[in-house]
Amino acid sequence: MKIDPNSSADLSAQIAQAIKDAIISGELIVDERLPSETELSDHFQVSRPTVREALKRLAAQSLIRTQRGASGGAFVNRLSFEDAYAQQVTTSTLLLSMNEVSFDTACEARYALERACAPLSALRRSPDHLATMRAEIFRQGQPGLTDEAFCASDVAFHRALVDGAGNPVLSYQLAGAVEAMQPLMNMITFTARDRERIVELHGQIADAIEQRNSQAADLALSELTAYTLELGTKAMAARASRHQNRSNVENPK
Amino acid sequence: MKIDPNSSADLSAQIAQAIKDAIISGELIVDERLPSETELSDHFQVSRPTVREALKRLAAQSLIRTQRGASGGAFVNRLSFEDAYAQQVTTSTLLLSMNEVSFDTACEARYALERACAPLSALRRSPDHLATMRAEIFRQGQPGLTDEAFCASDVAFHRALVDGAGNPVLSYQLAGAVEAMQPLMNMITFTARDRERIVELHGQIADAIEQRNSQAADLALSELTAYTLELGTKAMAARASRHQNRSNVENPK
DNA sequence: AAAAATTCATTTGTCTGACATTTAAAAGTC
DNA sequence: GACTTTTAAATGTCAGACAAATGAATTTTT
Repeated sequence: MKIDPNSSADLSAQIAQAIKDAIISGELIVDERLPSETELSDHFQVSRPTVREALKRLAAQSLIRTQRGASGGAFVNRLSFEDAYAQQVTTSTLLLSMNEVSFDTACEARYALERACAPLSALRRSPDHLATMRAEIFRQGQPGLTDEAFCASDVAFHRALVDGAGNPVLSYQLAGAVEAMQPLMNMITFTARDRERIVELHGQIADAIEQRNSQAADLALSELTAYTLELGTKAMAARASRHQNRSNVENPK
Repeated sequence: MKIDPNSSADLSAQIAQAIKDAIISGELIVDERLPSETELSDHFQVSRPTVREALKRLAAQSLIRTQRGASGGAFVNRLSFEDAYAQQVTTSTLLLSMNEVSFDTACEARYALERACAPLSALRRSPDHLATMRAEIFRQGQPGLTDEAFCASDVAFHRALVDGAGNPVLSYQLAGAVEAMQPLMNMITFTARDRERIVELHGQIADAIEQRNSQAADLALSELTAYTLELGTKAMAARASRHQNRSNVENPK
């Protein structure tokens, strides 16, 4: 583990990178204890605060965890699916919100990926997954549900569908795509008829998954894609015209 | 932006979370300058090193960037697709390497996602994407190519396929799945016949994409999936028996 | 007056040294 | 032997200082 004394980058960034490289290369293995902060500052010839900044960078990425007290220190963290999942959701959400990704683009990506899971889910779903899907469909049909709650249930339904594929890597990859869509979906106001149609399609998907009929699942998902796209387009248009009106009121000609 | 004085968590973690929340909620917008470190330490009633540790955590996630000098400071960063892409690859790679994800699982996830892109790519690919694919296929056919170089070219080929869908969100999501597989793929030793078969299938994919024939593309991809899976299984088995032999030598009975 | 050089204030980057807090192990006590 | 106390090691936090970079204001030069 060495740093380049001629680099212009921050020392803490260099040190963080050096340790990160050591972890990726396998030089440091899971649960191994890093040298203490004092030892690291000796090794890299920097002060302890600088080492600490480097360690905080790694902690922010869940690459290490720290423990106080005797026999404490920084330990290489096993990146769990949960941690990776959380990071993936945060990154995707920010990416979508900061880059003015269109509803269409995000929606297309989400459903394309989801349709990739459907055949596997039809093959391997457990009764548990099916039960979750049915429960969420039931919830979505309840009157008096807020739009936020409806969207949350929608996410839960689709998570169950994805998890049904029984592939944790796939579930993790999809987490970002599905959850990051939620803020965009929350912009939509669902009418009773919209919800009815969505619940109907969800029902078709659940039926298809239950019968292990991947073709039917794909068909229903493709209809759901089209319908969601339609709703989104309408919502975005309404939103745009509202903004238009407001700025007209603010700046009357 | 407030922190809970009764929380047991590190102050720097709390402060980082508070600022992160402010960014996600839109309270702090892109390119906005955060208060200076001194102002933040006044605001949160902590010392400057603590604030700095918090800022480094955010910098590690590309949420902020810092600039020295007068009119410098920490600025909310627009999370670019490149940044998100890089994070995604790192996370996926570590996840796969640290969690003993089986070759099968990773492979299945990767190809499932990739097949989701193929129809869109067939629809929208530009001549550029096609040219890249052809170029990589040509490279893969060259004799004397190392296994690493072959894998790298394989990744480049598949990236072109994915990018052909013209959906940046999809490209970003797939980046992790495809690139994180590379270390696993590098464990495989490709025979000349293996390569020949892969190049042939790549050719079929490129042909299908060129002719905007999504069905043919899907077929070729599904064959490639099966073939890769077969190679992987063989490689893993060989690896396991090597390990077996080695431990027998080390611990003869 | 315009351009170049200089100064200056501000901000992040880094260092030194210290103290607080937590924690597990060692030492002591019954 | 079981329990309590002490101790040492490690991270968490703080205060104050200086270095380095940088943009803006100021001065000097042309």
